[in-house]
Amino acid sequence: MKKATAPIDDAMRPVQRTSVSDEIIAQITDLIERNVLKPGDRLPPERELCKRFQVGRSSLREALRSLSMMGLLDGRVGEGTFVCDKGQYVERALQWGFLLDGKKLQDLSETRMMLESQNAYLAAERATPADLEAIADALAGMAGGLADEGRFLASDLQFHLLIARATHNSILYSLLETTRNYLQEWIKESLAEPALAGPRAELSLAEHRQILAALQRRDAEAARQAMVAHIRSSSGDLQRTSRRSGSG
Amino acid sequence: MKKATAPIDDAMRPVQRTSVSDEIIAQITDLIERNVLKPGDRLPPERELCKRFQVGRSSLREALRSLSMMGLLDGRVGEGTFVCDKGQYVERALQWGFLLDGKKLQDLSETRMMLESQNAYLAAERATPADLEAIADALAGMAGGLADEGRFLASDLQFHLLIARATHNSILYSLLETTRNYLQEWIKESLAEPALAGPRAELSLAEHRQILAALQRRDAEAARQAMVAHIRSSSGDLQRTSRRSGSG
DNA sequence: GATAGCTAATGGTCTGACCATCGGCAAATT
DNA sequence: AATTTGCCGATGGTCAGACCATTAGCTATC
Repeated sequence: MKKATAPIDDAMRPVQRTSVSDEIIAQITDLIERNVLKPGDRLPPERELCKRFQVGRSSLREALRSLSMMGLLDGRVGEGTFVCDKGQYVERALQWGFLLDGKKLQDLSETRMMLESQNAYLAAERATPADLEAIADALAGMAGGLADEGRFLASDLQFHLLIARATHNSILYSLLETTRNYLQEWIKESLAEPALAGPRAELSLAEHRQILAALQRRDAEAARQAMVAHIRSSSGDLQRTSRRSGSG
Repeated sequence: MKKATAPIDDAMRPVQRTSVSDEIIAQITDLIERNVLKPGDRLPPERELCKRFQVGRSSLREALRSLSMMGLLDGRVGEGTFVCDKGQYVERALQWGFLLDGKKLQDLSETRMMLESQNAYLAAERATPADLEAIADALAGMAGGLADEGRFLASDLQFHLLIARATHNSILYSLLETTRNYLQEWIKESLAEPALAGPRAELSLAEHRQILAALQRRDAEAARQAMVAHIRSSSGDLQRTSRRSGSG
């Protein structure tokens, strides 16, 4: 048994140790959060920041480097260090996470299904007229791109992202955007089966029309189901092209 | 109009400029991905890494710092630099993302609702006997902690995380874990209303029992609905305590 | 008016040094 | 014999100064 040396039992907490770089990271992060530093702004030169923060250049640079790696800053030789455009934070961060998590396509696909269906549901309730108009435009883009695969897929992606945006929930939007980014290449390559391309596009178009119609009717449940049906339909094709060995 | 100086039109691409730190980051990341460096492993001392990579210590440290910031490495003075336990990648990354995205409690709450309900659905289909047993244990912990708020909340959180784990979808688990981490403090503080504490805990316990029962019956739809009901019930309390100004 | 060359500013890199902390070992203490 | 204390080397954290490569902007030249 351990001998209790003194009244240490719970009275003393570990001392807070914060490194210089972390402090700098926290300060700059805070400035960006409070919008004191706006996207596009240029930071003072490193050597001046050293004087202001009263730190050495190594520590300062380690902080700036970390912030760059997270997509917050962007250093350009001879020009300076700039605050990156906003909206990239979650994506950049997620990218690192997923990159290292092993590409579990199945898991990603499942996550996407959940996000898309729920987004459709929420969008039906919350989409503004402008949102609906933008979504309709994307649909028109798909129709106009039946002969141009690249344009078709771009409009397709746009359609889904606009629905996510119409939820007016920035987290849901970011999550879907990242998920799609990861799936997009796989989708594109799997969908390039020329035999399927024609009819598949037509079917896809019809499914998207149903989704839009449900949104316009403000029928949340119908929108969700239409989205589920659409993704099942298209991912069914995808799985058929990639799955070679039967399971169970 | 610009004069075309030579056949540059599209033939020459910008030269690839890769910084020393980025190269190191790529190499170490690759080693971890390929499991050459396993979680818990200790890296060679910085001064030796410098010799191996043939770089200065500044560049090396900028790389290591970035990797630490992303939750990949962990430097301990006097001991060395270690590879972090896996599974933290997504969380750490997400943390940064959310931190900077502005604390949209509403959005977070909504995201959590979606994740929890869908997780319950999937868990009902996929949970192994061991999963169910662990969830039951967490429930027992809640029951045993009715008088101990800290223990009660810890078991509560555990209950939800175990359900997420039972989906066997690492992305869904990570997303929920991060979301909960952000909501947890707010939940705890809002739930500290002494007047509500007693009955609230009893009700919560009953709701959790219903969820577990649905999981054990493998009734996915019931599990989802029980989860939705539970979160609505508890978040209703939360909103009541925090919302002071009427809307509309 | 366009081009070439110069200069200062700036991020990127390297080196060497010093400090604070940690682990382990040996001596001292009980 | 077990515990405590003190010391030492290893290691990450920090600093200061220097040099290099690139960039923008100015200036002189044609």
